[in-house]
Amino acid sequence: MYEMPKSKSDVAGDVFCAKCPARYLITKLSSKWSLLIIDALKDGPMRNGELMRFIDGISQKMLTQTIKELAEMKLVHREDHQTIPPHVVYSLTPLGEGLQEKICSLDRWIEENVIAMVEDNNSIPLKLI
Amino acid sequence: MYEMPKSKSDVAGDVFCAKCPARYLITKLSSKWSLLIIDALKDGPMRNGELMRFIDGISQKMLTQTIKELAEMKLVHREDHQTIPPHVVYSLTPLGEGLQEKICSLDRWIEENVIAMVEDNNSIPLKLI
DNA sequence: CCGTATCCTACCAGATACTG
DNA sequence: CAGTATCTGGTAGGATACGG
Repeated sequence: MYEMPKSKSDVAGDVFCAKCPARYLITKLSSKWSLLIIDALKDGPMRNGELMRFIDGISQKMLTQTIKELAEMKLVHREDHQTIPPHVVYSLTPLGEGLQEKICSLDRWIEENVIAMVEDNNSIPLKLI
Repeated sequence: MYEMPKSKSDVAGDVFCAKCPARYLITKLSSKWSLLIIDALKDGPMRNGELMRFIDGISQKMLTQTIKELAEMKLVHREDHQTIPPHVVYSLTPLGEGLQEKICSLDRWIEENVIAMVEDNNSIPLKLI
């Protein structure tokens, strides 16, 4: 799937090059849960339970796993207050804020153009009741 | 995974709602191949072979499959000249052009911020040679 | 409250071979 | 050239139960 870069030029950002880290990152980020979590954090820090309720359909497992990946990419900051019961807060890093603008722009566009994309399309399960 | 919308309000665009078609669309679009194909078509129509060469690492299977999905969403137009040998050209629809702007913006941001996201990170296979 | 661990399944997606 | 068809392993991701 992802291959180790073999020369210095592979380190430059080019999503079209299979060996570039940029391809690795776009692979990681191109999941619905990554996009939705970053979008959800746009208005400020949120806790685990808040995210679970806000992002309808996400499981605890996928939330934890995806947030961990986003933290490794330095897009999300995890703040553990070390209390009992636990109090953990997630927020976007400055880097994450930059990405958030792009992702929110994408998400809002999708929401605004849903009808155009699904109309007259039998393979998309849209049902106006 | 995706559930049929059960009331009219579910048809409005809200990616955070599991039953909204917008969620279905973001699920479909959040794949590396969808993002890369739409990005690749930004400078004009391309043929099957051109896309194969331009998008390093994509297989014929995934290209065909993903482009079919994008065509169903009315984002990509497939033009078959009905000749032998075959001559098929893919291009963005007007709707696809709108999405392309958002996706390219996202891709360029990723490329520009690769270094910041991967530095000091052992779990991301970056190797400066 | 915020996780982890385990099991289990469906589908993603690469490899390969074949077609008009 | 631009596909289709089939096989297969790998992994995403849900369900469930447990833990600090």
